[in-house]
Amino acid sequence: MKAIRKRTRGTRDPELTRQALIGAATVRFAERGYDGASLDDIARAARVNKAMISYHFGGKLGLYRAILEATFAPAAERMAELREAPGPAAERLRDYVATFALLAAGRPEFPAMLLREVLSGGRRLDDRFVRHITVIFRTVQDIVEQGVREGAFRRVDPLLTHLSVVGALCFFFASGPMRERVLRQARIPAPRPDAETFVRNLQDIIARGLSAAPAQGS
Amino acid sequence: MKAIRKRTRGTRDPELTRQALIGAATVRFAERGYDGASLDDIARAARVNKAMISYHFGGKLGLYRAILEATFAPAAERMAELREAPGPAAERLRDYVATFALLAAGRPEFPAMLLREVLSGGRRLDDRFVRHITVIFRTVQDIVEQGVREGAFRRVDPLLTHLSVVGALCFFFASGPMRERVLRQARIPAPRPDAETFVRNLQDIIARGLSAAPAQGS
DNA sequence: GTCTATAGGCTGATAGAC
DNA sequence: GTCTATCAGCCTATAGAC
Repeated sequence: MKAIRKRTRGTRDPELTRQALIGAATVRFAERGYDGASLDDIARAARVNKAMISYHFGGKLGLYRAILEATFAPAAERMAELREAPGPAAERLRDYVATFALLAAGRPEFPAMLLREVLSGGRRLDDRFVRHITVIFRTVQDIVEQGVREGAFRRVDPLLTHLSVVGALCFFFASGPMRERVLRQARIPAPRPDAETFVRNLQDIIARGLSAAPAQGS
Repeated sequence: MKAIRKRTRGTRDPELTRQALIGAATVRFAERGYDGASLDDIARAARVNKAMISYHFGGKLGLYRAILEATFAPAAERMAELREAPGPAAERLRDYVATFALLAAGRPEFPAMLLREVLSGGRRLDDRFVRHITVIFRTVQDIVEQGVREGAFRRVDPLLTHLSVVGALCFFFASGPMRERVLRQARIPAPRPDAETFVRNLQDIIARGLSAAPAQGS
């Protein structure tokens, strides 16, 4: 609980300024990338003076790191809960996919920023960021290892499996605008896929793809 | 066959200049993105005068489009061949994954540029580029449709399946440096995954994930 | 904490000599 | 075709008034 006191001269709650900047910056960085986003633009969108960026975040890189933190910390936290969850591996994996999708649907910047960081090779990497990524990495790994251990899954490599799952999810959730454009320009009248259908599709493929039960005949 | 004639004053084969620029630009654009790559830097790396970019490509955007073309045209061509190939759907799908991986291994810029374009929402899209993408899209779609039609696959959505496959492939091939960094920084002593193992893993997951043969018991 | 004004660097583009 | 020289514009950062 923060005390509310009267603010008089050129002063308002600095937390609002920070939040406005984080919000505007998240959208711009996710859409345009680190180099493509300009501080002028971000400040204008946040309706905040440009100089506030240096004051509150110490510069562009500081702002960028702050939005990485704001984007990945909650996601990692959610994933960590999933890591503790009980249940058979197959079901936990379905939950993982659904949770990732839920996070991505609520925050389109999450998969976009993840892909951007991957592409940049982690050039702007931060210790905290690596920890968050590690948590996400580890969650799938844990679940897959459990499945293998209990005999429900084939003896697949957890890391490789993880990469496929996360790659598929990021790609889907980051490619909305591009899909729309390509489908329209190529005059493909396919129905636009929605997130829930995609999730179910991926869950099914992964569940069957990992299942230890051998396929029958044919 | 081009005639070789003597070149005298400030003149060498302009095709060499173009190629040097394309080569250097491909690497920079893939690594840093459109905004992150600078023409100064590209010209220096290509050992070519900066003004040559405007002369040969009409500016930064022209150069970018040229490298998109140089990157995606050969890939699309290779995929188109795959589309004509005979054989059972399951095998053709394995071939598709293997071919994509081969292209990506030979040209790391291919998956990177694909992801970058996806992230940019196709803002710099070009008619030719859309055609190439469409070919890649359609190839998986065709194969999956064949499998469904012949009863070898479950009734999965070809587009959604395609997105998962390509997403997984791009993510793996673009994330090498990031993986190395994260694994090292997090002190995870996991063996570094190699492309062939990943491909086999993905092929198996997809094959079983799409198979119409129901899993037994358990 | 906020804002204005400005510095200084780098970017992409091009005119014009060779 | 190539190169040098130069441009205007935008970028990030900051000093200093309030």
